[in-house]
This record gives sequence, structure tokens and C-alpha cells, in this order.
Amino acid sequence: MANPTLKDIATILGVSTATVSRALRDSYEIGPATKKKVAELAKQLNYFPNPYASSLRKGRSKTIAVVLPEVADSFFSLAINGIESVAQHKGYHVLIYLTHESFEREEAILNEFKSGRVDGILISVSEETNTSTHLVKLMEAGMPVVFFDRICEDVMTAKVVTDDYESGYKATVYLLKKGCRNICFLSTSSNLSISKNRAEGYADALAAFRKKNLISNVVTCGESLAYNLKTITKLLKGKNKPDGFVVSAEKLIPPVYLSCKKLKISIPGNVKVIGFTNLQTSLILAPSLTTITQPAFEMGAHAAAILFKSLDKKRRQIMNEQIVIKSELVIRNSTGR
Amino acid sequence: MANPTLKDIATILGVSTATVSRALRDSYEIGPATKKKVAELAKQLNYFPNPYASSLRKGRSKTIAVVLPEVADSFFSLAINGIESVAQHKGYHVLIYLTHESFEREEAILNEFKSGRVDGILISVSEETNTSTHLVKLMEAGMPVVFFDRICEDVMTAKVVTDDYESGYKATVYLLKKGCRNICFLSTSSNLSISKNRAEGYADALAAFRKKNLISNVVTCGESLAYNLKTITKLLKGKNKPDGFVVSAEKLIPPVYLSCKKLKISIPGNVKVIGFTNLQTSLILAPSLTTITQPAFEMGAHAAAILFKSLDKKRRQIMNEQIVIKSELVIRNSTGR
DNA sequence: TTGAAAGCGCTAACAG
DNA sequence: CTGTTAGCGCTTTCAA
Repeated sequence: MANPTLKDIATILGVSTATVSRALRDSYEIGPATKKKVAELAKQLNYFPNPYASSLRKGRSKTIAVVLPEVADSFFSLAINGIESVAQHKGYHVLIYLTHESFEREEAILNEFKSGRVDGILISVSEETNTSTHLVKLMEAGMPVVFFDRICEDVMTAKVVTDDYESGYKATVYLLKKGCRNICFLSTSSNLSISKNRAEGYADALAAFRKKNLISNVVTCGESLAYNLKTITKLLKGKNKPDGFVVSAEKLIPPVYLSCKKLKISIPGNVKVIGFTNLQTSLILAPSLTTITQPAFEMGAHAAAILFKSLDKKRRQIMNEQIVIKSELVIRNSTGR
Repeated sequence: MANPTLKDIATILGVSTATVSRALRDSYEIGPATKKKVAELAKQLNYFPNPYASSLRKGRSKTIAVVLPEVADSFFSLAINGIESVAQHKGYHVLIYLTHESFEREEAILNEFKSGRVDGILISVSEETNTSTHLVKLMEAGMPVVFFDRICEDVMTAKVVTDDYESGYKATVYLLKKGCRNICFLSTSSNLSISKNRAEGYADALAAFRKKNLISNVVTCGESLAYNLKTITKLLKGKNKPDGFVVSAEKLIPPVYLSCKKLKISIPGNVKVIGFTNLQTSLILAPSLTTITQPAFEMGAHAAAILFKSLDKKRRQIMNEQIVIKSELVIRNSTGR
């Protein structure tokens, strides 16, 4: 038999589909003998309940969506791992959607969820996202949403983040202590919550050293390696050469290293670098990279856990809270010794 | 209205649900006036068809599964991008499942698909997988399966791979030409199709230099960094020290570099290294890493395209073919100049 | 402890 | 061109 149904089992056993359904779900109203019979036949026939029939009937899909800007990034890769591991444990299925940093796509993707395809959403917003109405509307329609990493601060739901402000501050202070006096903050978008918070930490750290008369220098790069190379090279050749970089995006590490190499600027001799990244290769770069290492797996797992907790209840409201998981400053050679 | 249904639209418009259904799907049997009315009201009500009702009725889910060993790896990250981009284009949804290199999980995951949750499967098998009965059974039940990268050669379906044998050969010959005479081949599993093919290319390249009396030295490492460090360090301290490494797995790059550094063995001075990887950071390692760069995005996209092509037809058989997308030898400094 | 029956929302055969 | 009707496979009252 190709795909046995409840009815097949019921007919063979001479009972009703209701009984089979209840038996399979281990209902208390079914006698142990019947349960056993049903279970055995189900296994023998290799029965799997049709998830769509069940979803249609119950109005729940046992599926969540993960909406990400991209996945070619060590942070999001690790986060997916975290999410998937708790989802698998909870018996949920994970749909993946990539926005490729486009607000338009993000909107289109979220819009689709009005269909009831998923029970809940984990999201890290795109660089272009600077409104949250698309999310708010969805939530008003009853969809649970949990943010992680790149959040919308104004949306009333759970948000799992790292201590971006503190780590921006910490990174900057570390460079200052190492002697840097012209630190440049590099990010790919001035729009993102994480960039803003890190930049704020950076600015406040500089301010705390105000007597030294330090100028804040926040540079927003772009998407392509070529463009970023040009931007950073120009910085390094300008009159006001940075002697330190706080690199807020993983993809900006290569252009920083390459620019320095091309211009024969020594790291950490002439310019010190600290990167926000989870790259496993940080350790074997030339020189090894001092990083703010984010708890990517944990953030994903935690966000998923919050979502599932809300899905387990009938009252699916999610508390408006911000969970902060601490990142770690890992000192290596790109900041001197 | 929370979630309008076809019926809601039908009642408001005073037509039947069938008409609405057809109008929304732009059926030729519906008059333009009705179509317009329906479309407008649907938009106004923010109507989204319930995908589960539709899946149940049609027996198709517009969803595929991607089964991967892991995702914290540049190859699979890029492959997901490729898959997702063509899926989005085709209006399909992508479920992600991770086996974490466990055969048991792989089996459990695939078993679930008997339920009809997905219309097709893209898979790269786990390291432990050395039988294909779980896949064959699924295929016999009518499920289209396409392999990419880590394939099961004996399964009669489409497989998208790189030229693993050739690139193993090419990498080895390159090291030989650079003067290596004791090349070690490093992989994480002797079980995988890709490892086997690359190792075969490696062995044949050595054989082609037989007059030099070269010995094949294939070393299988493990999962943990600590273990791999130990293994490689031992190799480098042994009597038969390698002067070249063909590194067949991305995760083995860090232990190779670290072991050499710890033992003060110069790359490429004393040992030359070539890695199978798509790491964006290859360029900024110390020294920059010569790589066999796999067309990960293309492989994912191509595999997805094949699957969707079969899903578009009623006769869903997939041709038993092996599509080879060429990888590229990118020469950098870890192999000397 | 079990069964009968209704219905989740949609599609498609058939009828007009 | 449009409506009627049956039913995808499951869950869940309600009744026995």
C-alpha cells in the first residue's frame, strides 16, 4: 500500500477512524488492547499521518519560519543550527526564507504567512528594514514573532540579542588602551539595530576619553568586496588615517585585511583591528584576529525556545522583553600584544 | 475579518466558492468582469489561500526538504543560498533538516517524509551513511530525490557533484610539481563519496609519479578540533613527516595551520597546503590558502532546478545522471610561489 | 471504551 | 461562463 490512511487501518481492524486516531495519539479513552493492535498495524503498514490534513483540521502546522538576511555568514549559519536543534527536539519543522537584505522581499515573505502556513516566526531583519508595520500587522493577526540579533526595537515582543552596546564600548576601550587614537567604526548599514548599538558603544567609549580629543569616525560600507576594498583603501590613504578599526560586520574583515596588505600597512603595527565575528578561521588569519565573538548558536536556540514556549500555550502572547546573551572579547594578535 | 476564506469572498460577492477559486487561479473559464471583482475583494480582505487545505486537496505541498549534514560550513551555506533562490523563484518553500552527520537522524528524517509533507528532497548524505535503502524505499514510494555533493552512487537518480576525482588529482599533481614528495591526504571520513573520489584522484596522481617511489598516505581525522590537532601534530612530528597536505574538509584547515604554527613548521617553506574549501577568508589566512574552490551555489541551484523540473511534470521520474560542475584550483601562497 | 458524523478550506469533476 | 457536489485525511464533538 502506498500511503496508508487512518481509514485503511480502521477498515483492516474493523474499528472506526476515530478510534484509530485516538489510539495513535495515545488517548486515555482507548483501551490498551486496542491501542496495541492499532500501534502494531500502523508500524507494519508504515503509517504516517498526513500533516496537511491534520494542520487543516487543527489549524496548527507544527512549522515555524526562519527569516534571515542571508546564510553565507558564520553568525547565521550557527544560529540556524541552534534553531534547528531545538525545533527538532520539539517536533517542529523549519522553513527557511532569505531576504537577501531586501525589504521588499522581507515584506513579501511575511505577507505570505498570513495564510497560516506557519505557527510562528523567528526573524532577523534586513538591512533595508526601517519600519515594522509589516511585522506588527502580522502580530496583530495573531502570529507569534520572536526577533533575534537584528531586531525592531519598537515591536512589542521577545527579542534575543547580544550586548551590542557594551561590546562596542568594550572593543573601543580595548583599542584605546592599546594606544589607538583614531579609531574607525566600520559597518555595512547604519540602519540596523545592532550597528546602531555597537556604534553608540563606540561613540561613548571615545567620549569617555574626551580629554584626548578623539573624533568619532563611523563609516558605512556596502555589499560588494570591490566597493568595500575601495572605501577602506581610501580611508587608509586619507590624511586622517585610522590607527584602529572596529569592524562590525563579518564580510568587512577581508577588505580590511586586504587593504592593509596592499598598502603595506602592518596589523597590528600601524593599525589594530577588532572584528565582530564568529569565524572559525579568526585564529589562523594573518595576524590572528581579535574578535567579539557572538553566542550565535545560543541566540538561535534561545529565540526558538521562547517561540515554542508560546506555541505550547493557548494564550500565545509573547512577553515584550529583551534577552541579552553576552558576547565575548577574544584577544588575539590583530590588536598587538 | 481575521482569516477570510474562499467562502467569505463567495458569500459577499454572491457567487460560488468554485467561481472564486477559479477566478483567483486565473482560470480561462471565468469572465474578466468576475475575475476583476474577485481579485479586488480578495486584495481588500487581504485574502491568502490556506496552503494546507490546498495541499490536502491536491496532494502536493509546494514544499521541498533540504537534508544536510550541517550548516556551519561555507559549502553548505552557499548551497542553501542556491537552493533557496531557485525555490523562491519557483514559488516553493524550503524545509531544512540537519543530520549532524548521524545516519540515525538521517533515517528518521527521511522516514517522516513518507507522510507527504514534501514534494521532493535534496540531500547531501551524512558521514555515517553507507547504505541507501532508506532513500531507495522513499523513492520507490514515489518521492523524487536529488543528491548534491555527497551522493549515493548506487541510487538511480540525478546527482550534482563537482569533479572530485579530477580535482584530487589536480591538487596532488600541483603539489608534486611544487616539489612535494610526501603528500598526505586529510579527510574527515573515508566513507563519503567525495572523500573517496578525491582520494582516488590523489592516489592516481601519486601513481603517475611512480618512478619517484611515492607512498600514499591517507589520514582520516575526526570531528573535534582537539582531536584533529593531535592527529595532525603527531603526523608532523613522526618519522615520515609530510611535506604537503591535501585537505579534503574545510574544518581541517584550522588544525593544519595551527599544528604547523605550534611546531614552527613553515607553510609553504616546509609543508605546502591545498584545501577543498569555499572560505572567503582563504585569501587572508597566513599564508593565504591555495584552494580547490567548489561551485557551491551553482551546485545547490542546479540540484534544485532538476528537482523542480521533475515536479512540474506529472511523470515525476528523474533521470539517472551525474551532473558535474567543475571546481577551480585557486593558487595562493600556501603552496609556495 | 467506541462509533457516527460534521467539517477544517480548498479543488475538480460534472452538470448546466 | 458558473454552480453543485463530493471529498482530500484528519480531529472532535456528541451520542451510544
